Amino acid sequence: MDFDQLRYFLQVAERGNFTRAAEDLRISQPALSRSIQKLEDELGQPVFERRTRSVSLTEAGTLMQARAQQVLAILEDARAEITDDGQSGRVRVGAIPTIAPYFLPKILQRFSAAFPRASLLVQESTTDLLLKSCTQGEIDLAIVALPVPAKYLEIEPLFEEELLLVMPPNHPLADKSRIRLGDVKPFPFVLLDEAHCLSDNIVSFCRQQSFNPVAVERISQLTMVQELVSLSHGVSMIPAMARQCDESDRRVYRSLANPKPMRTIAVVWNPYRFQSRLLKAFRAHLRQSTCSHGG
Amino acid sequence: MDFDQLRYFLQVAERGNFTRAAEDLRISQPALSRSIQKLEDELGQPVFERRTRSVSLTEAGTLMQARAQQVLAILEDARAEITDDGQSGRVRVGAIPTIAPYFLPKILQRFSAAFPRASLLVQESTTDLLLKSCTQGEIDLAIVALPVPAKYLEIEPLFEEELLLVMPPNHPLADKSRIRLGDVKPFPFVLLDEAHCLSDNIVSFCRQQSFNPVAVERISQLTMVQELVSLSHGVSMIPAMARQCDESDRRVYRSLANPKPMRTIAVVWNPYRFQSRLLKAFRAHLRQSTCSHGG
DNA sequence: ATCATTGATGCATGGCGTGCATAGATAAAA
DNA sequence: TTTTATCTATGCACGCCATGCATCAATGAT
Repeated sequence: MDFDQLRYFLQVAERGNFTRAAEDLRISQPALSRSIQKLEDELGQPVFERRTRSVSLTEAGTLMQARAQQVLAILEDARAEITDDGQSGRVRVGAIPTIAPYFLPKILQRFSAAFPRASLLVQESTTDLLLKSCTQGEIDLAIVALPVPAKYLEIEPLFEEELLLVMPPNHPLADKSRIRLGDVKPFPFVLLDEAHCLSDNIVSFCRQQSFNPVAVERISQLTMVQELVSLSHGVSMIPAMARQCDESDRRVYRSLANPKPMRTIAVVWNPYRFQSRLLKAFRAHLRQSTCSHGG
Repeated sequence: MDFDQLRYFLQVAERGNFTRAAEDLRISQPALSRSIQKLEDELGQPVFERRTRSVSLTEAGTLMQARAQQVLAILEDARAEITDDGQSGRVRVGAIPTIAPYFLPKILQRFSAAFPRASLLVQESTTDLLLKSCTQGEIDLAIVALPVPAKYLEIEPLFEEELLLVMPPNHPLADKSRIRLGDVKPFPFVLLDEAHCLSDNIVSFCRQQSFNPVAVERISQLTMVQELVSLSHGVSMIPAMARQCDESDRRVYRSLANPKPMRTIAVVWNPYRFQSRLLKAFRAHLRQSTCSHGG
């Protein structure tokens, strides 16, 4: 039996489709079919039920899937552990879109300077997909905002960050010295997609104050939210790190008081996977680089 | 990477010698050399230190050894679990020489009748080697006499068995109605090798009675001990199960009293390995078949 | 009824694992 | 020191088999 067979098998299992899986694996579909056939020969029974439009795992296949994942994880960890010199290696970082562009660049640059032989890979995605990637060992750690439903994952909070009210400069609230959430009630909100956890943070904060924000628009990028605010489509709440990167004078930021809306940034990783020295160094770097944010 | 590579690697690691390992694996030595080379290429560093007369694991090799064992165990278990139908399959039984010929035949025959599609494999060896085989997954269970130093192994006592004093028919003690250990003191002992745990059982029993048996001869087979006793080389202690198989009139068996020497037969297995339904059935069969011995 | 999708199969090919013979290196023996 | 023995590595040839291409068969969608 070959490890490629197991990789192939897992890909088909995940995709439920030979053709797509073959594309992912960059082999031809016939090659994949034959590889699975051979696996099934060796196991003495089929691992897939071939339906006309898709394939699904048989009972044996389900069993095999779990084992194959274990096996490949062990082997990948073994490779990593053997080649672990504390300097070179790969760190695959995941981050959500409302953190990545504002927080990661400086971190990556400084880490890269400290560990020039390390290769850094970044994946930007939503929290749920990042957690899945982390669980499956496709990334080494993820930087997300709490709370996260992270079963079997290790979570370490990094710092707390304020969410600032953003509005056009001519907005009625812009000149108010002390704004409370109640003051915002009359104004419509521009919010991110439901896919973004920042929306959840904002909405759940408002709900705690018995206030249901009226979202007039749902956008997929934070920069676009900022632009729409400038165009007076509504107000919004923006993480402090995003404000620091905003050099426009077409919008103004104000703190809310009593209570301040906050979000907690945390790093998440899979403790069942081997943690290379480089990886630990990266986490240490994260802690060190973020203590300045206070938290 | 191929699973054969891992198997090859483990064999070389265990043997410390390419040539011998190749013989064990039934491939040529050059093929083995090349397979290991390829593994080392894939890992980016050597797994063996080639010394002139033998090879030993490098640090990376030691790491890899543990992982390879895990991987192969998982895969073997997966195969077993997938093909586990409760009727067919393989049961590899180990037993020590002072148990195997007297106890196993009936067990095997009855189990084989109840599970005709099962294949039974027997390995007769000393306790320490059986435990090692059990740990390494080379056998599924072992039948031994307590006590056993069985770290990470499950132990289930089956029954207790008396050790009987055996002597020639014309021996002075043969006519004594009630023999105590002190009465045996003047007579020399015929004992098994140190390798056999039965010797340990006997010696430790005697020591508890502050009696050091004088072993005039150390033999490797229980039948030979019986024969030498017949030839008046000395007396000995023989498990009850061996007495039942002894149809000769050239020796007589007597119980010792206060206390009776006993040994406890137990079955040992590796709980970290997959326990097929057939395997569980075999253990149940063992329990059921031995409750008659009283225990 | 026609077209699209999907997995399986015939065929040719290239890579690679294997065995044989042997070299190279080193330790043991003479 | 020379000879012999032991052990791993390498050159070479062979054959298996995994792969890709073209295509088929089956089935669902339009």
